[in-house]
Amino acid sequence: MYTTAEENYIKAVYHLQQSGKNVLTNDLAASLQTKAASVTDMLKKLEAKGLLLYQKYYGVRLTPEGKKLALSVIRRHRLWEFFLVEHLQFGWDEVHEIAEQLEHVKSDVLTEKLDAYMGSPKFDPHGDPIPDSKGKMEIQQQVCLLQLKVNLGAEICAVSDQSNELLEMLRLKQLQIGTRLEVKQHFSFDNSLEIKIRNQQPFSISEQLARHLFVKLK
Amino acid sequence: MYTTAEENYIKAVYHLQQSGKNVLTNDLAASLQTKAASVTDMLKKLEAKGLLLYQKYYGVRLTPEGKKLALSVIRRHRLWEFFLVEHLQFGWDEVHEIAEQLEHVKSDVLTEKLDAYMGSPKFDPHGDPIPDSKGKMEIQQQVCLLQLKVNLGAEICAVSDQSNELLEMLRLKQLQIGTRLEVKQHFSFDNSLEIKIRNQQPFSISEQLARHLFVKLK
DNA sequence: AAATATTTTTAGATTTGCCTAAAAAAAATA
DNA sequence: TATTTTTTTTAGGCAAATCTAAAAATATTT
Repeated sequence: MYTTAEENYIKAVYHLQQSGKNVLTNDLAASLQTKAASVTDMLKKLEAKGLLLYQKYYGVRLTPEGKKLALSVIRRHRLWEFFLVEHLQFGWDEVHEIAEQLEHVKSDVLTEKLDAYMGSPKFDPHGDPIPDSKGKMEIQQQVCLLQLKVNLGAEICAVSDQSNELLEMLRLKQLQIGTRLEVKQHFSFDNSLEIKIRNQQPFSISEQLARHLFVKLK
Repeated sequence: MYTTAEENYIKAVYHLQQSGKNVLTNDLAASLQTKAASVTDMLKKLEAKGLLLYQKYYGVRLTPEGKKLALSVIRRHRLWEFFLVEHLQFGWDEVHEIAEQLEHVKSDVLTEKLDAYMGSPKFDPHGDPIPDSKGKMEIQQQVCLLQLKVNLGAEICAVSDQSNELLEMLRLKQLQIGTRLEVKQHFSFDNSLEIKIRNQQPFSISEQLARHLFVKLK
């Protein structure tokens, strides 16, 4: 059985190693809001437990066992997020911290019963895929808003950044998961977009914002 | 905010002080499966935090603030037990450990949304009352099976001991929460009872067993 | 290639919650 | 009441997970 701290480290490594490169001490420290020295300590422990491979000064990669653990933590996290939003009526932007706690409750039976109760959802409320009990997940056929072709109907299905700054902006512009929109124009000068939602006047959003919005075609 | 360990100590003190007497170090150690020395350490810390009054060698009592905390932990525990049994289809005898973990998830909003989702249940699957958000709970008009009058229809609504030994015995005798029964005879020699369930032949149960079974009249 | 800057690791503390063993206090017994 | 037993506390330590400050390794600049 793994501690909460260990699970959090493994999850962070998993997310950071998606880039393909080795995961570095400082990146983990930033991601876990802790100090590099603490990270070094923990990495040694996790290597000893066989969850990752650690090369001094050159970062870490998960072993198959580490990847399995990461996916099971992510599964629990996303199942709980689904529960909180779809059953308890939380907003999709309020559930992260609570799911961070719930994901560490240890009981495989619980995870599987919760999954069955909700009908084995494949995507969480942020549009991220939920791994199944073997770690497999469906690939979302979603497109970054920047890539969306002009005049094609689509719906926001994921937001790849949960910072308060971004969330506030989305609230103001009335953009949320599920909002239908189409791109009316694409300015190649600054990569900004003119988009139209509902019956409103088209308005402009920056490349930086569009980069974090993902849509699925309708 | 309180740690999991602190919450567990306060909960244990709450349960043990129902007897009316001061709660002693050794009783807490037994209840929390730890050593007396550890208990003494923690009691000092909890006294410093204003959750209980500690008299060296003479045990502790909760302050109003401690009682409030205890009731909120108990509320969370029993709400989750209700959820696990009524929604996730767990058996009422399988949920204790999982609820022990879930009760420490910190979010008042979560507790209240969960409560609302389930229709604000007043009793958990073991028949124990669920405190409301202010700590008030309904008194169950339940009677210990030992007190139940002969030939009166009743239904098991609570079991005051969750030891494996007792649970196994209940399984074998097909007694569970919700089982309807009546007492056919009461032997004052050893306080054993003849009881009848469904269409079966009446059978005998010991005083020790009956002491832990509570019924409500039908 | 040498000097400088950055990143990472080591060394040594700290906090929380627990432990054992010994000392002290209280309770029970003779 | 004196002695023995039980309970509780103190003292000193340990493991997990964190920290700061200093040292070592790597990367970047000149």
